[in-house]
Amino acid sequence: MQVIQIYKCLCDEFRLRILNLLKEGPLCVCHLVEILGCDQVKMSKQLRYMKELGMVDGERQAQWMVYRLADPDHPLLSENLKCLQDCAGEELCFVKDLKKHRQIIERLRAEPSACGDALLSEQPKR
Amino acid sequence: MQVIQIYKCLCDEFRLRILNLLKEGPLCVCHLVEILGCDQVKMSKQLRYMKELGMVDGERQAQWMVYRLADPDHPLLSENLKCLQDCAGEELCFVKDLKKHRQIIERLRAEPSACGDALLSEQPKR
DNA sequence: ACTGTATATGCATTCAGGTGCATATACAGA
DNA sequence: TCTGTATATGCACCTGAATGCATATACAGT
Repeated sequence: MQVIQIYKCLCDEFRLRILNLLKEGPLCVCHLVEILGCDQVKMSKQLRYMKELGMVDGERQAQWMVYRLADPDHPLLSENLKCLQDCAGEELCFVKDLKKHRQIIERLRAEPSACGDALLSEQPKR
Repeated sequence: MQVIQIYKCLCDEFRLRILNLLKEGPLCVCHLVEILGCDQVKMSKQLRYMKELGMVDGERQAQWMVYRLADPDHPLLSENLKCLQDCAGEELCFVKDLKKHRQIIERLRAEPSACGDALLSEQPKR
């Protein structure tokens, strides 16, 4: 993962929102779509682009594709994602996204589903 | 200066090299051209783009245009430029550029010129 | 085998950005 | 006012990336 590729991924709000969510843990496409409120095709294409940049990895789990940060501990990436939280006051959508994300995780804990099982096992304990 | 604009500026190696140099202090176009070894038109256009992004400011001093970081203390920007030095082991050109930059500053100190005068007054003391 | 859900791909279109060449503008000095 | 140097702009072209629509693929359940 090269410096330029990282910035290419960061330089678009849509991708930045995805990274902001994936830093919380792996997510499947359907939940990303739900949180960002976009159509599935757009999400799928952006994820492919991010994968080509080496920023995320996708793994099939039954009918779902679970995406995660390819290298969540990369100093440059994690530093910038951390910074995003601090700047989040200005950029409201990042906070809202995280809120929706937490609601989804809660919902999955309450009403288990196949898709949720795959994710919950990798969610950070709270 | 918004987060996305910053990343748009950072996501190209050429612009990254310019920022890496400008963080050392203001520079005129001719020296940027000399260090990066590119043609003047390319440099001028990239500087314009960077100005539109709100990343640099240009000020005319006689026949020269002196460019500087618009907000050198912006936390997100300075953090990333600092990080660049650490990653510089991999990306050799950034180190080489700084070396050339130092040589030019030395040369200007030794053989004063109108262009140099404008710059030297703003160089950090060493 | 059939159906529904989840996800990816193909194609056409559009737009932003990069590049090269020619040329315009700004200023200094004679 | 002429000339040289420094810098910017205009235009044509090309590439990368975003978007929308249609469609293909993968898997689960019946």
